[in-house]
Amino acid sequence: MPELPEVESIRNRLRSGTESHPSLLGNLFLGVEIRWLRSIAYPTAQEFQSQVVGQTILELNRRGKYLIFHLSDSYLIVHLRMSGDISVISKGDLVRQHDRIVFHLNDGLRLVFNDARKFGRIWLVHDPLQVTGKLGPEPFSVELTNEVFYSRLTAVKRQIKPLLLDQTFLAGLGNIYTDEALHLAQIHPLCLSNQIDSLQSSRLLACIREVLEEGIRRQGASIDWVYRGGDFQNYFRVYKRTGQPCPTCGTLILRIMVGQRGTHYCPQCQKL
DNA sequence: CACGAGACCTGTTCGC
DNA sequence: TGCGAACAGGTCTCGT
Repeated sequence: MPELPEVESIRNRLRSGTESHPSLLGNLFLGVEIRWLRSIAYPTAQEFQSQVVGQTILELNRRGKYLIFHLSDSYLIVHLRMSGDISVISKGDLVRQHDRIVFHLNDGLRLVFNDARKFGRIWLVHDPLQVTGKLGPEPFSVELTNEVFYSRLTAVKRQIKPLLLDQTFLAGLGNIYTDEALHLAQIHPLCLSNQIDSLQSSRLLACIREVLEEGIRRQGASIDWVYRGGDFQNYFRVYKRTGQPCPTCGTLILRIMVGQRGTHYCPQCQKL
């Protein structure tokens, strides 16, 4: 499910609180129910359970698509993969079918990791780099200048779409925002990275930032039964719009497979 | 090195 | 209506 904007929206919600629950900052873990063993990536379920209990949530951060809970003695790191979601429920609420991990907090609150497809993973580590160490730059990092981005693009010879999906190249883009950014930048998804000139490269970086910002502003995209809350799905230019007119030129949007991912683009605006 | 296929999983939608 | 195939926001590993 979630790409950078959805994870950022979840982080903001948990950190600031909503009308139905307070901020999680300062809250304490009283217990953990592990309903699906493999959701815990590290350490063992037993160690995870005993180590997390008694710790306080000091801060909530995001790195790429990872949600990072800074606890009093370690870091709880969550990756939602395809169908994961994490939310707070209160006393009367029942545990649902796909709730995999249930954290019991103060005041009868529970923090629930729900994941229909069971791809999501949770780590408890002392050094977050153990999990996020191989990630590429954050898209909004000031260190990521046009020059740096261009040199990273041209350092390899890869199809641009799979390259943008590669989290060691750039952290946070997924299938939706990649298709949207390439359309905005007018670059064909199969274009080779070393054939992009420095002008196109700068435009691409600006477009990536623009679609991510719009996604965050709209609190992410809600599709199917998975993530809820955002409305960016109503503003897609190409994603899941096969056969519908391109918002720029009216040409019908095509769908092809690129690196085994459904890929949507405008054959008029995005020429190879 | 770059790419494709398969695995990990369950649920929904599509096509006949 | 029914049923199997295709497809889904992600990432890892293996073979070529």
